[in-house]
Amino acid sequence: MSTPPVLNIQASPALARARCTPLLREPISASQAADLARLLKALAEPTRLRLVSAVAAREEGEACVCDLTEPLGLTQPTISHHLKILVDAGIFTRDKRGVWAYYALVPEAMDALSAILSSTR
Amino acid sequence: MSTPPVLNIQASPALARARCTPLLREPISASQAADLARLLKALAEPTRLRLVSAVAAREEGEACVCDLTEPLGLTQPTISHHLKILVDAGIFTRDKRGVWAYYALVPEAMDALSAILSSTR
DNA sequence: CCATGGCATAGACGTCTGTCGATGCCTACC
DNA sequence: GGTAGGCATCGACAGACGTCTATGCCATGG
Repeated sequence: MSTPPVLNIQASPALARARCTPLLREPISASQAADLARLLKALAEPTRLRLVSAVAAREEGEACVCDLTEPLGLTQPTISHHLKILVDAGIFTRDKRGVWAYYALVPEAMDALSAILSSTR
Repeated sequence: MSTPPVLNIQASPALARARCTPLLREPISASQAADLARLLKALAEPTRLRLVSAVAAREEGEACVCDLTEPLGLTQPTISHHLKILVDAGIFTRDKRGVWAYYALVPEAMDALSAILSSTR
């Protein structure tokens, strides 16, 4: 029997929000803190923030690795590395179509995070 | 002439939000990403999340170092170290009264972060 | 079936970071 | 003014992390 997850981005957004332990209302447990920190760590890096922003701002809502290397000025392995971290955190989805791998934002993940951090309610 | 800050938690909350470059609307600059990453890094650590939660959940809304060492199971220098990081990030305020140093959450900082990450406007 | 090219993985390396014990500072109180 | 105690700072150390080059995998097209 473990403490409930601070947020569950696998479930539906509504359920995820409902399940949230209010971060600012009562002390969270060590395991809840570890879970939330894992998610925040995925975002708390300049290159990954730029990746999130660059992909989210796209009209198509997605981008492949080769679209991102040049504007960010980093090598392809480095971009792939960061994208994997974002996918593992549930912030991005990965869709391989032919030779290309298309990455897209999961808005529910950002909204869940946003709701957790908000002090109002 | 530099790009506008992604968020300005020194200003009033309303102003801070107004000044926000929409993270998910257009690609943010490298310096904006660095600024936002600095703030997120302050939160993206299990111990610091527990500190935020523990202090925010207090009825008084504040706590001193000696209140926090025992429940978190860490030494006093370690707690002081993390509190300094949170203060430097603008997430906590520090108020020295006599021998004690009282730390309190800055709700506007959390709300500004929450607004930045939200995908719904 | 070979060549091309987009992407992931592996390994290496320097830097950053969380934690600790030791110590210094400063305020309150005898 | 000496002592006690809360807190900050220092220095050290192990582990985590971001970046790169090199290489491997695999789908596509001649």
